[in-house]
Amino acid sequence: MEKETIVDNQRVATGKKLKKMFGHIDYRNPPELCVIRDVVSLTSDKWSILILLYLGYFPVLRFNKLKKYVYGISNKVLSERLKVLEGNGYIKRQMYPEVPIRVEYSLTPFGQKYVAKLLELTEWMQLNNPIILSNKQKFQIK
Amino acid sequence: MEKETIVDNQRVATGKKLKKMFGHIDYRNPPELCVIRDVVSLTSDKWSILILLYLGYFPVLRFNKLKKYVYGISNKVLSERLKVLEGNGYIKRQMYPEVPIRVEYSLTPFGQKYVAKLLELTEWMQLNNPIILSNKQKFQIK
DNA sequence: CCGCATCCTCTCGGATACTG
DNA sequence: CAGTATCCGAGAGGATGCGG
Repeated sequence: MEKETIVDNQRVATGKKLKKMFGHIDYRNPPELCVIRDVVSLTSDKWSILILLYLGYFPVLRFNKLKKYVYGISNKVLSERLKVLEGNGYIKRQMYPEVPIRVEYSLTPFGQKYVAKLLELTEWMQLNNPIILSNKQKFQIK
Repeated sequence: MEKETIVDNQRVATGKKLKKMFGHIDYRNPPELCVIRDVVSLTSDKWSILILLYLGYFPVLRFNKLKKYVYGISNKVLSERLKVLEGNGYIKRQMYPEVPIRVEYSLTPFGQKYVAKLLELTEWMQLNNPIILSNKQKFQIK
């Protein structure tokens, strides 16, 4: 019962927060009112979040190093995502015209803040790992 | 060997948090060590997050109501995503065998906690909306 | 070393029609 | 009402080769 009450309170708080942002998830609104779908779509692909997380840990990474860490990503996709992330101000691309060429990627200050926020979510996932796994087992009986 | 240059305090804290969870984003690890990719892949599609957010605001929603709110989603995709979300313990499906049939969807307690966490991120996005938009303008000059 | 150019595959998701 | 059954197209993403 006590626990239910807590959940209910949480629900109320959540509801209030949500109410204020419904405009931000409605496609029918213009882009400047529809942030969430926009940002979500930016990093809701298979790799972007991982790229950001690794750049959050290693302050500076070169292309091939990044490719090594983000295990499984292809040349094409990595360079694509890097361009998008750069084009939205999450990461910085520093090119040194040496021979052979050297390119260093790093988070912008804005990107760092985003990663910090992202971490709060991923930490929660980590913490709830057992629950997540047991949920899978419990519900996916078919 | 990666030389880690510490930029600022925030970066340090972020780095420490990240270090502890690298196992969780590495595909080469078994699933029970690789939560983040798993959870990310679960909700990194076009619609799941929106479904969860609406269910976070309206405690109970029926199929067609949900379809109305999550504007633009098709029958097929909605029922698909609902099944996956249910199969992973995020939402509950309550069926009443009346005529016509009635089905109510709601968040599980676990799903509620997840939405609460999600909200912290989306609120940040909302708060930083102006920065995000100006970043787009500043960097995407083409 | 960085990453573009191709080509190719395959999944996601949209549209429509139909059923218990 | 709450989905299922098909069909279809677009585009994300993988593999490989090349070029500055």
